[in-house]
Amino acid sequence: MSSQKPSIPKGTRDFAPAEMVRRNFIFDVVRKSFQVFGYQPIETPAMENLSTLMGKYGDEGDKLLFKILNSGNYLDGLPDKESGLRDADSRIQHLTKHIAEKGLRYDLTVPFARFVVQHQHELVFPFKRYQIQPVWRADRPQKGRYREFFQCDVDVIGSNSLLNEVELGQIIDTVFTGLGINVLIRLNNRKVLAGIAEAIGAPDKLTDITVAMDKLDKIGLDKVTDELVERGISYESIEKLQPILTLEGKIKEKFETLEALFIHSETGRKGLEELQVVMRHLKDLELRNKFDFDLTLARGLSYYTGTIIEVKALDAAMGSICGGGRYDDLTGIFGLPGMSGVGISFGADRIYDVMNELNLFPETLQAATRVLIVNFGTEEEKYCLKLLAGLRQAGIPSEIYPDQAKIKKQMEYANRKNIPFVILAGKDEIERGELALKDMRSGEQKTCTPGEAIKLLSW
RNA sequence: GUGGUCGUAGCUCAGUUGGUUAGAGCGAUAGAUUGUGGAUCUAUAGGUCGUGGGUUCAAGCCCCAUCUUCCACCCCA
Repeated sequence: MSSQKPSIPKGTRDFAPAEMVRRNFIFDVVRKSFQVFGYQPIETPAMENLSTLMGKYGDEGDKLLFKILNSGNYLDGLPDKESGLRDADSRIQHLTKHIAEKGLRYDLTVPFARFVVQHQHELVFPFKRYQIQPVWRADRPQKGRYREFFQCDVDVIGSNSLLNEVELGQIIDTVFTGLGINVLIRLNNRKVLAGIAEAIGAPDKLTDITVAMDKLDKIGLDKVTDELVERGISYESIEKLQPILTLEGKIKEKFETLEALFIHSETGRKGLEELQVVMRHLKDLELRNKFDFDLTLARGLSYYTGTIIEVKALDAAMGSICGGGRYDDLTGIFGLPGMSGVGISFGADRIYDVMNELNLFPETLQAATRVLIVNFGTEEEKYCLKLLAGLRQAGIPSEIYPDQAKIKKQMEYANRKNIPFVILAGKDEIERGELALKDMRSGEQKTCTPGEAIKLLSW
């Protein structure tokens, strides 16, 4: 029989037990933080109707969607005219909607918007939800970038209050403090960016300007200028933009400069005011992590309209590990206008990579089983199974070696699984109603009763 | 989607200008030790050299394609 070489799709990964323990540590910290701030869990399907996803993430996003081929004979439904074009590359896009009607979710925000609209009559607003699930993107994998990865989203929808933004800042601080990662929380506001575009006389070029500005710390002022030219921004506008890009100094000074710039931009002033409110509160709350106003922070997703947030680890070279913002009308496209929301997403896989690199996982995460009962044979089984049941009832993670293997082999098993204790109950011990409890770290062994063993093994 | 890069035993890696039967360490298995793991010693097993073509008397090594890994761009968690 010929066997095939096992493999998994590009950009996906298996998680071994040692990794899962660590991943679960992250999810636990995140989940507990979300819950303590009063958010409720939801889940949505891995796949959505393609019509729900298409057009929500820009042209780039559409390309990165994983599409699911219709089941059955998916070529059946094709209009006659097109049936001859099955292989024609130029028509693939056109064909797609006939042969694929579903796609894997690209993020958790758009499915959430769909969820809110669909369940609007059952929900209590403002609705605070969290959602921890995988998402898929047909991107080229590289460092910190996978085709399947987990996002941990918290959003509150149906409230305009800036207190929600403040709360998200607190959640970020709580989560990363809990994980032991030092981070910088960067804040900006889309209205400020719109104000800048207005003030330099290029209000219609907002997206182009923000995409270019976003790269400032990465490629430098000169190349950003080049890119602005390429994107069709006039020299006059670029000249006006230069001093804003290089704006440094204290937050207060940045605000003052921008205020002056925004004399004729109501949008810009509104954005500044929002930022100010949020930042003042965050300052008063004395977070453990630093936050800063960064007007080069743009973020690609087109649906943001107010506050934008991005979090980076301070001690590791990794893209953003958390990001989000406010979107005034995400549900409008699904038929529920005027519903403002704000939310953030933690990238669990990147957080894992950062914590791994910085050795931030607690040592104590490893051992799962606390005690192994050695299997001596059929005669001892009855006694051992009862013993095992007793241990488990007392909440002590325990197992019996299932096969009647050599003691040496069973001890090795315990050793390799990092099980700290082993119980040996052979003929002699059973006769006396006792057992031998061995500490695998020190090598010490003592004889005691089952009751005593449970006491010793309890934390 | 564009450009580059990596792939040899379970793992980490050697492998000369193309030249006999592809090696090491670790790990695995068995034994030294029939109720005791980690240390030591001995022995054993384990390879379509990512895959498919091509060049050559001869390919792990050269060429082409493809898959995968990692990296940069685009974009992003």
